[in-house]
Amino acid sequence: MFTERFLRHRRGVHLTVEERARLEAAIGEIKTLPPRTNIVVAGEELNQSILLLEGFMSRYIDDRNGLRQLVAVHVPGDFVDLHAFPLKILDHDVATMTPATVAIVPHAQLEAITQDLPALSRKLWFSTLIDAAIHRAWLFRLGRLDAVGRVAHFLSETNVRLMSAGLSDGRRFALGLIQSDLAEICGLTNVHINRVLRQLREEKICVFRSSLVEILEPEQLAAMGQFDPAYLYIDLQVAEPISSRQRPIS
Amino acid sequence: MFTERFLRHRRGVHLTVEERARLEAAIGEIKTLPPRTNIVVAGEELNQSILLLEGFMSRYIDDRNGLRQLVAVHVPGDFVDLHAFPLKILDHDVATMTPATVAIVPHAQLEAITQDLPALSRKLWFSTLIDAAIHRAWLFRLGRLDAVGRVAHFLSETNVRLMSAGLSDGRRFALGLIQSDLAEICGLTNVHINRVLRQLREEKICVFRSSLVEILEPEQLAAMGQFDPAYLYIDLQVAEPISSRQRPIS
DNA sequence: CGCGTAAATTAACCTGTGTCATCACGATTG
DNA sequence: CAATCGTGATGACACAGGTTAATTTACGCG
Repeated sequence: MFTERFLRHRRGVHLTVEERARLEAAIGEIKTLPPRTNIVVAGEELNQSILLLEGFMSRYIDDRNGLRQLVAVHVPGDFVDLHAFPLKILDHDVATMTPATVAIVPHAQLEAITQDLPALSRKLWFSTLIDAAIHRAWLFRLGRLDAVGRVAHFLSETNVRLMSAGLSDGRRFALGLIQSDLAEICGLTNVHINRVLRQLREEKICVFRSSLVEILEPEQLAAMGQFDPAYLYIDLQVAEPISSRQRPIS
Repeated sequence: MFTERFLRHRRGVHLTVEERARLEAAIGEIKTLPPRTNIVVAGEELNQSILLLEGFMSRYIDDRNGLRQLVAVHVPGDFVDLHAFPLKILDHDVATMTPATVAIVPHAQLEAITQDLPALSRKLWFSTLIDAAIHRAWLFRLGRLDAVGRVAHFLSETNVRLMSAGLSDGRRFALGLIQSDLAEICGLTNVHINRVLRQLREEKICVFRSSLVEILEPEQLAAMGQFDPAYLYIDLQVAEPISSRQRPIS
């Protein structure tokens, strides 16, 4: 069941047994990739997309001096570059952040799905639109939050996404990122990320130790980042560690 | 021909005569809206989407203090909230910035299209993914550019988009925005936007006069904003005012 | 045709984050 | 076991952009 986590807990788009089987059948190959490996290069034509099974991946844009801005971080269950199916050519690079296992889905298979199963197609479409919603939350973060807020927002978001993937209990999760990854995510320097992490540690709100993130005060952290998970379109039927924040915007 | 500008010049997704007719037929109502009018509220269920015919619209997220971050600016030809069709509930608000004319498309019509015309569906999907690509360019802008760069990038982007819509000659275009709109777009304060605009004016690179933008040095402006229009997926067959920058990433 | 309000402009001052530099620690490798 | 490298930690200083507040300009309207 490679597609087990795909669209899991996503409001209103549960896959039928049939649809899931069809998607499983569309998978061509399972691959394990080393960390920090570039998979997709901007501007190159693609004929396959990647479903992330294990590990973390990123999408990013480098500036002319080599400074990098991450535009997405992907967790297990994400259809990382599904948008390459309609777009064919991407505007950014894709890479693994940690060791990763991926399922490769040829576009020809997706093509067939769009012909036969409009309902499943719509769910695939939906999945790319969640990525867009996350982009917007990141825009808010970069445009309107200060350094602490940005880090708090990112960690809160990642916590909820990993809960949905069954990889966080709401307070602790493994995240193979280093401080300069956080810097590239939050539009800050690694020096300043270090200062922010120390502050969060000293205030006993959150401890980031590269391989392990421990959120001591989830609600406080969410408040610092003005984090409202509605944009993730997740409904966790069981366990709602951030309680009231779990619901759609009313 | 209300859909005349929709997906115009967009690489590889030209609408067939049939598809365009179908889309025209899907339009329910044409409306003219006053400026600064809120159209969609985050969290409310939608059963229609809006194709922008004239004027400018925005999508935005407010922070807890009322500070606003724009996450998109829409120009004529954009299917502003088409992503509401799969999503049903949006994570942000939508409003007019200027007086605007819009075509309303009921989701029931789109529903029918997804059943009958997979090819057209894919083009609709494509159109929402361009919005996502623009989100990513904005993330880069907010995360990695300084104030001047951000303004330069936004104006360069808007120039190209309006050229594609036939509303800019590559150097001059009407844009009904005020300085604080620019501030909300660029994640800056209106005071600082004012300083940046003065600088661009004094350096004779670009003059922003709220209703009219005049770009004296398009290439220089693009360079300041590290602007590469590849992410817009536009092919202008005629007139390429920014010359070399017009092409897809090689 | 003067009034009222929104927008633009500018100055003075302050602060959050960047820059630069150094050091510590642990893991890997020759 | 010394050397190297990636990562993290920390201090001193600089500056881009924020904040506050006052003034000017533009423009619709009674």
